Amino acid sequence: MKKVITSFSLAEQAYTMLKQSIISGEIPPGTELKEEKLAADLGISRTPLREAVRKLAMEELVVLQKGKPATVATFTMEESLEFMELRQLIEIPNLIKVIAQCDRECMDRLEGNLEQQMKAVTENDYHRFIDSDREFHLILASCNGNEKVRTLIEHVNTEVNRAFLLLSNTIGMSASTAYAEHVHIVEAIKSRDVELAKTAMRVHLQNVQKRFQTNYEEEDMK
Amino acid sequence: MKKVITSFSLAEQAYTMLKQSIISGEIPPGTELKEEKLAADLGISRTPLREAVRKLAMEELVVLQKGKPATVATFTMEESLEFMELRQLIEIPNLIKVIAQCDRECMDRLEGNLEQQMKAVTENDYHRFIDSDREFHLILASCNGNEKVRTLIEHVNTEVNRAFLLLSNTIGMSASTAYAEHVHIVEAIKSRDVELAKTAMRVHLQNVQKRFQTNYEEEDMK
DNA sequence: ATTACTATGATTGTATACAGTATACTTCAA
DNA sequence: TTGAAGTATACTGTATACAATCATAGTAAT
Repeated sequence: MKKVITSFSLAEQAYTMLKQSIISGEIPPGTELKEEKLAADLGISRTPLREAVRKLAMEELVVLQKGKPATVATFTMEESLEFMELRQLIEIPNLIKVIAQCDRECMDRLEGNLEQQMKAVTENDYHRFIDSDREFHLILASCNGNEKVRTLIEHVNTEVNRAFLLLSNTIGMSASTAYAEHVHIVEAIKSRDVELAKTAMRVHLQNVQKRFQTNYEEEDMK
Repeated sequence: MKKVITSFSLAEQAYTMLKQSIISGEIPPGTELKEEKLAADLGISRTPLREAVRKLAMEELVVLQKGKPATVATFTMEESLEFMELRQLIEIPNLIKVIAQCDRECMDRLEGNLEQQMKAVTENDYHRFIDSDREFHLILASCNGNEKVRTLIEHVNTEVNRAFLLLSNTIGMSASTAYAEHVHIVEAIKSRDVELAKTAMRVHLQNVQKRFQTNYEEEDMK
């Protein structure tokens, strides 16, 4: 029988909390993470806190500089686009494989997720839409038996979503369009039409990129 | 002017040394990494050593289990194949981009590397051939402007090469074949023939996989 | 002989103290 | 007023001490 995990180490807990705070934008990019203060805030010592920060650094959510406080990673337009390019490289072959081996359970999860998205759109809850969007791509990734591919998609999506969240003021209106694109993808999977699915995914990811670029430039104007 | 790095932290040095030892097979898979002993061996305290081990864990070169000593990651056939599948997904699109923007310098590096490979083959130095092979793919990756793609290829190659090194007893004879395949790829790049290059790379990576599987099974027999 | 339990040692997880270094501020001279 | 040098401060890097937990061996009971 599989053992139940009894407790999480302080380092793990700190990692989870910090990661959530960074992804959600609660701790904005560029913030200096001073170990002593952060540790005190979380009610732990520097040792496990440091471990958490180092782990986040490996995921490129924070940046380390020898002898200086770690900072929450900032974005450049270029970096975000690099992630989006990588995403296109990886998600399209993934989709092909998913169509080949997607079962009833996988379809149910996708359709359930689409409902969530729809709800978020009608309620104009952009943050919840981004969460659903993230889950949509994660479901697709998890249908691929290849664990390494799954991990990679998860990581890339985290970065892309973070970029979007930080632009959420201006970008809200694109949710319904994105939703429609997701519907197309699911329909193509359902009909097991590989070419259609590839096109739908490519179009979607390219549109995501366009929306990002447009909004990034608007943000710059302000 | 670019600053010179004055010194590396003990944690970084420990990380580099351990990683090298693991990749080279000097510390075999399954070995328990007891913090106190390892730290003593390296002449440092547990704190920086732990940091190094944690970092290796993020790269999946070691496995952590709560409350127990970390162990050097073992391989399963499945995992190695997953990495090889991912490698095919990522290296072929990379190659397409490289052909589009590969300059004189890039070609020189590739051809210089081929000479190294040739030398290793004629001298029957399999370990050096694996090093050259690794560098071959890294050169290709670094010709892609996309830093994220480069990092990914580097990581995947580390894992694949580690798998091969651990089989190096039986697999030595395939080096000359691999070299020939590399030559084909470089020739295709030189003539900027995208389709030919794609085919050459696909053939190469599939052959790598076949060689791995064959040798893995032989290893099992023993 | 086998199983359950307890005690002991070994090893990780966490806190804290200390050392080294970068930054900010102050002071003094041009 | 500006610039440079020196000093103070605040922070990270590292070592060590302590607490919690896991593994092992030995013992007693069945």
